[in-house]
Amino acid sequence: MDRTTPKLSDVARMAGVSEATASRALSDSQLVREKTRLRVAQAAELLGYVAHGAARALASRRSGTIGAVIPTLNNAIFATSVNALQQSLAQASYSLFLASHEYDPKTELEVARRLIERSVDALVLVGTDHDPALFAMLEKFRVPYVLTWAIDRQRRHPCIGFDNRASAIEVARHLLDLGHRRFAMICGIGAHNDRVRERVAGVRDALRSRGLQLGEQDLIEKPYSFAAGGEAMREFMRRPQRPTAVICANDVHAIGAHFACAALGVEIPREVSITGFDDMEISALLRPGLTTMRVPKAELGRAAAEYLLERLKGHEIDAPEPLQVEWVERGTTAAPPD
Amino acid sequence: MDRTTPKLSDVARMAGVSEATASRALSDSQLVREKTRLRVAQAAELLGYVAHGAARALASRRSGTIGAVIPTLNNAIFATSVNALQQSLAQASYSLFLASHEYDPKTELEVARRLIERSVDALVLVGTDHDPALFAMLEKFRVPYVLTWAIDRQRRHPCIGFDNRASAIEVARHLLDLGHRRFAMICGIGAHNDRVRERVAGVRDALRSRGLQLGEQDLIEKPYSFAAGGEAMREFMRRPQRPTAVICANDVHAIGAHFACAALGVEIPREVSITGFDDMEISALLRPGLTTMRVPKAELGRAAAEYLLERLKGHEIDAPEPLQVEWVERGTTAAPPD
DNA sequence: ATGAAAGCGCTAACAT
DNA sequence: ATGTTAGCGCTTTCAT
Repeated sequence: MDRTTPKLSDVARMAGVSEATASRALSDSQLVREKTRLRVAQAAELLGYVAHGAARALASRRSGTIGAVIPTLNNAIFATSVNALQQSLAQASYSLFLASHEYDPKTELEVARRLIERSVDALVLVGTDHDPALFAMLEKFRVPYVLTWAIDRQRRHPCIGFDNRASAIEVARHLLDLGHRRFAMICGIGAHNDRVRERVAGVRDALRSRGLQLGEQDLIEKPYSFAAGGEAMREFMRRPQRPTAVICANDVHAIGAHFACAALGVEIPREVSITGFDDMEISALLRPGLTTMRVPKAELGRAAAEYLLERLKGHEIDAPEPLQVEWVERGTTAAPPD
Repeated sequence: MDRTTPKLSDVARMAGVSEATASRALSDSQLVREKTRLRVAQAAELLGYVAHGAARALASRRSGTIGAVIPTLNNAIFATSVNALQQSLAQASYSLFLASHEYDPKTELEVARRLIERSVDALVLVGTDHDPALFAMLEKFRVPYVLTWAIDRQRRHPCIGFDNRASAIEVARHLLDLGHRRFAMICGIGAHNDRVRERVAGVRDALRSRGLQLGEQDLIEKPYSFAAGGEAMREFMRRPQRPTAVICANDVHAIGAHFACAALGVEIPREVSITGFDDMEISALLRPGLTTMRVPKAELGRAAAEYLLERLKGHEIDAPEPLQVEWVERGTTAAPPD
């Protein structure tokens, strides 16, 4: 933005008012007469005036900007969430700063710091697992924030999410009720990822309550990719004592497992049941369709925006209620063989 | 950011230097003695100082911020691209403003305007189809920009992309060479989407050069979803005179079509050949695997970042060369029946 | 309802 | 190599 660019003083001069009035007129302050508001608006229009956000932010101490730090966009579930978040924010004239950390906590701290430096009015994070230094910064700079995709049992942080553990318990129960006894699980990397750990814990809880447990070998952690899900599944199917139910902590792995079974000639659900988590569009198209726990991906983004927007209006809003997940039973689950 | 937050003057005082020196020390300017640089750094560290980006932007006329306006994140190809873009920018200490417009040109203009208002140092756009008012703004505010996912034949705009038309011609040629004569095509909504129109034009060109053409009925435009691709395919398969080759302008539609065939009991590629465009991870997993034109999604994001970063360094860089696409022949293509 | 004036926190000449 | 000084373009008291 250089010298040739019209600034507020130009607009003011053209409209024949002071800068202060022009400023008020443009921010729709009720303090200006409709007639002068119009004159200013016309002058701005005519000059092609665009406010200088940095100057405005410096003077007003608000940037009109919200940051989001997510693991990655290479997972459709986050992409969907972020898309909804951005759209909701845009409706309220807020812009979204997006940063991803690819599951590295140090990167996360660094990018979050940079967003704070950019004067974001608020920050969206994913999950509850974060460097204490990050929470300290948030506190120090008084940046409102919300954690998403999880709930905080200690209620120390505002969360827009759902109970990953309870949801996973529900998944396991469905399988247990079908009569399964030999379980295996495929999940993402648990380190620095509370969602994964909670889902695994939920499955363990459910099994334990029926006198079962997940052996050391029965849990495979993999990065998120269809291929990785397939590899894990092949590993399980290679064993002399195959599991009859493979619980996947996310749909990406489940879909990979599904394809692997097709390639292996393993019949789903007759020989093995598979469950996913998240519910992606494609999960419904597979044959048999993937049984999964649907999570409200877009709703998460929308709700996070809504919560933050309310807070930024100064409303001391209640800690939001957990969102609901939904068990979607399709064709990959059935009673175990025999 | 409020009164309690440490500012540069606090750092300066603590380090026993002037604000100017503190400023220089923190921006690694070579003008300060190593010893004082260290003192300042320590003071900043101790105080938990974080620069005020808006103030810095106002004074320096650079925001350290780049904007991207994309159609949507609900299409994995853009998500992948944006992810790579963001990561490349972060490495250079730039932050990414992300906005999507869901294929609405008015929304695009509006969000772009807002990004310019946020003082982005540069802007990334998708495609060549944009409101002239948008290009005018870019010009007026001297915002460097780059168009992605396409090339500009008139060479009026810098582009990081590939030749959609030539790529589509190549797709059609492969099918023609296999002996296909009855074609149909599924694509996204062409209005305001040059990538779609170019791909369709490419197919038409290729057919025409062999004395064929795509009838009015043989082209179905649909929003992007697996389901929509399936619907279009069902429509084609319902016809008395079925096409022997269905060219999809993107993998999402192709995958939907693939699943529809499975549901319909239509055998691919014996009864019908299908081709995609983009190459998504799942395309390789389908049985038969989807034959498609691979586009360098992550590379697009990286290259866009690289180009803009160079320009922002003041280097007058050449208009970048088109990127290469790659024909990936898998199992959904074969000679037509009979 | 409008104007005058004082910054917001930082950088960048310009000095030295 | 460091300090002094003048803004960057806007908002916001405080007057009137």
